[in-house]
Amino acid sequence: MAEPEQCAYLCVHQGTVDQVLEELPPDEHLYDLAELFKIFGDTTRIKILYALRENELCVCDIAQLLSITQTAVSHQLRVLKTNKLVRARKDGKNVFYALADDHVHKILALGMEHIEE
Amino acid sequence: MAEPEQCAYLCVHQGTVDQVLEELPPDEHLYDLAELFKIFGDTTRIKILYALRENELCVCDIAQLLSITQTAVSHQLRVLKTNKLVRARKDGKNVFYALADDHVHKILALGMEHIEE
DNA sequence: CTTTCATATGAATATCTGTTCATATGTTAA
DNA sequence: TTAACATATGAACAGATATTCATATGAAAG
Repeated sequence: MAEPEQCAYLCVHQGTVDQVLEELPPDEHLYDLAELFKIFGDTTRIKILYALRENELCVCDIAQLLSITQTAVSHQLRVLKTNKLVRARKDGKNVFYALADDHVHKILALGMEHIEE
Repeated sequence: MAEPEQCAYLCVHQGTVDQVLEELPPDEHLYDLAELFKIFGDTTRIKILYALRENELCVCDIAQLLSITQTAVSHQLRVLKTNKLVRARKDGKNVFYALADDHVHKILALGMEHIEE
C-alpha cells in the first residue's frame, strides 16, 4: 500500500506533515510506550502500585488491603512483573512484591499531579 | 460487605497493611489516575499525541501522517479532548488540534525514558 | 508423608474498547 | 442554493482484557 487513500484529502499541510514525520519516533517505540501506559491504565493495577509505593507487601496483604480476590491480585501481579514494574522476593510461603524502580514512582507522581490540577 | 472474606488469609501483616491503608489516596483519585493512563495506553492515541508534540495539526494531516482513517482519528481526538489532553482551534473548514498543556509533554517524555532504559 | 496455607495458573465468561461503515453537520466557493 | 470538502457522530462488529472458578504448585509444620 504505497499510496494510502488519505490522498483523497486535499487539505493536508504537506510541509508540516513531512516535518512531523521526520521527528516521529519509530512505530515500535510508540507501540511500546502505549503498552507501558496500558499497564498503568487499570484501577486494580494502579491500586496495587500505589500500595507498594513505600512498603513491600505479600499477595494476601494486597488482597485484604484492596478487598479483592487473591486470584485477581495474583493475575495482575504477573502482568506487573512481566512488564518490569514490580519485582518479587520469595520468603518461605510468602512472596513479597515491591515497585521495580524509581521510574514507576515518578510516573505515578506525575500522573497524580495532572489529576489534581 | 463489612467483612470481606479475605480474612480467611492468616498471613496478613496487619501492621503494614493498616499503615498503607492510611496513606492510600481515596479510591476516586486512584480511579481517575487509571483513567488518565488508559488514555495514553493506546497506540493510535499515543501516535496522535506524539505527532502534536511540536506542531498543531488538522484532522486530515494526522490521518495522512499516520495512515489511518479520518473517522478513527476523529473518534480518538474526541477521547483526547474530552480528557483534556488536547485542545481544538477551529479555522474555517479545518480544526487544528494541539497538546493541552505541559503535563502531557512531561508524561510522554517520562514514559519514553522508561522505555529506552 | 500428610495436612495446611500461600501463591500461581488455565479456561471460561462478561465487559470494555477501537475500528469501520454510513451518514450527519458545518463551512466555503461557485 | 448547490456542490465540494472537512470534520463529527452513531450503531455494529471484532478483538482485547479483567475477573471468576477450579485446580495446581510449592513450602512449612505436625
